[in-house]
Amino acid sequence: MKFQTITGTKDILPSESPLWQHIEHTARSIFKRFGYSEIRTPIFEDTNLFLRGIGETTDIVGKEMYTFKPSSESDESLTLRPEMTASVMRAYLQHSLGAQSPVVKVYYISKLFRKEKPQKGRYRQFWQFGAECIGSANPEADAEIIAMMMMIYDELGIKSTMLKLNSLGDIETRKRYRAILQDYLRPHFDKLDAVSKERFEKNPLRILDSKNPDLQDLIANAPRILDCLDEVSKSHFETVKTYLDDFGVKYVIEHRLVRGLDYYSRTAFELVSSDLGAQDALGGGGRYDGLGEQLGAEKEIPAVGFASGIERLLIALESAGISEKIQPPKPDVMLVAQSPLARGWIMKTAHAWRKEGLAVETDLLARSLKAQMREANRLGATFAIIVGENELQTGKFQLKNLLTSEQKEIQQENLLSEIKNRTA
RNA sequence: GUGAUUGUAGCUCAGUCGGUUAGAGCGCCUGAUUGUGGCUCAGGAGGUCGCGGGUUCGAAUCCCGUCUUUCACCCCA
Repeated sequence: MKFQTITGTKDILPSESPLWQHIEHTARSIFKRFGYSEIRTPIFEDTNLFLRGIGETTDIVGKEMYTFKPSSESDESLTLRPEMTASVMRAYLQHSLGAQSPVVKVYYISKLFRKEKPQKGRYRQFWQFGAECIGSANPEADAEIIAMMMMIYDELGIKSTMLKLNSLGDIETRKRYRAILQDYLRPHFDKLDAVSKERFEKNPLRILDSKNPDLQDLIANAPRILDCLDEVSKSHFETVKTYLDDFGVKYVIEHRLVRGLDYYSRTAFELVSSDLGAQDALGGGGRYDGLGEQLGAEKEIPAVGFASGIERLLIALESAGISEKIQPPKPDVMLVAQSPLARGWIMKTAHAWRKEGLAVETDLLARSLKAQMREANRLGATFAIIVGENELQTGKFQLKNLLTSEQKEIQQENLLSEIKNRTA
């Protein structure tokens, strides 16, 4: 075979798309209930948007972006989006969405690009759905975003998950905590692995994220950021937790949860699943009050959001045994032609009935009657009608219900309404 | 990027110590008397054994390279 998909990318085949549509439909339904509207942004942006937005210390920006020049002599640098939050904030600022309503609530279902080595639940082109609530600094917004995310998983039937929750405080808290953490780690510096040593100066909070078993004791005994929170962040966090309790959303406090992206502040959360292997995050998010200013806004723009990986959700649905329950759509009726004259009739009739909203199948290969019946069965059609000279002359048709094998005679003018009634 | 791992029919997989026409199940197609699907039975189509090179009288099988798959590190959804 000559051509194939590029490493780390996948086709979503006709047999899989019903499940994707089910996920998208469920997510959209819940976004709608929470008053979120869809936003669609371009698939590539100015590279600087991500440099400024995501933060240059992250690996996403450092080595995982698909960056290109639109032409060889151009100075412009473009990048296939590796995440959505920066794009959404860019759109918010560009179109002054905040001037039209004080709180802007948007969601997206879109594909993203990261040049990582593919692995379970990790692809180079992948899909996320997510939402951003821009304009409110209040804990109600945090709680609602989290609850909305959880409702989607809940309604899809995903059970074996754990919601991790933490607060990173405001910028001052993070600065203070950074110093405290460095003081704590400094005497143990020699014990750190190479990656952690590098992070020690660049981004010491990320050391808490390390999976290195030798570091686990050290990390477990590290000072906790929750103990360093400023008063406002502390009460903000308490209120978020209270709302989650009220909503019946279960969570665990995870002191080590710091999240990779630089723009997070205060609330941080992550939903993990044991079905996923090493890439165990189904979704995550948090508050990012500083992002707007980083992208050039004149004042702080409070915002909170989440993102969920759809390929990972698929893995979870698979192991929960839910994916197999999602069936492709089935035809209402298969029109079976017995002669060339009948073929003409079923083509015209199929077209007319499709206009009326029915899903009508016909055989495009002019195959035998037996083959056409087999096809009707294979497709899972509810009804089949065999059309031959008799029917065309008498106007009386045998309507066969393939689910029950019952067959009954119907006058031509009553066929459509009969099928509509019985398939509605 | 580092380290492992995989590749045989549309799918899931057998294939002995290197040996002659590479198999199975599922799926697909056709048929089992004249106008009826599902079950059953019979038959059929479908493979450059990932690709390129090497060793050998002979390679799906051994060696090298390459691409790909999967997994872990890393990173993250």
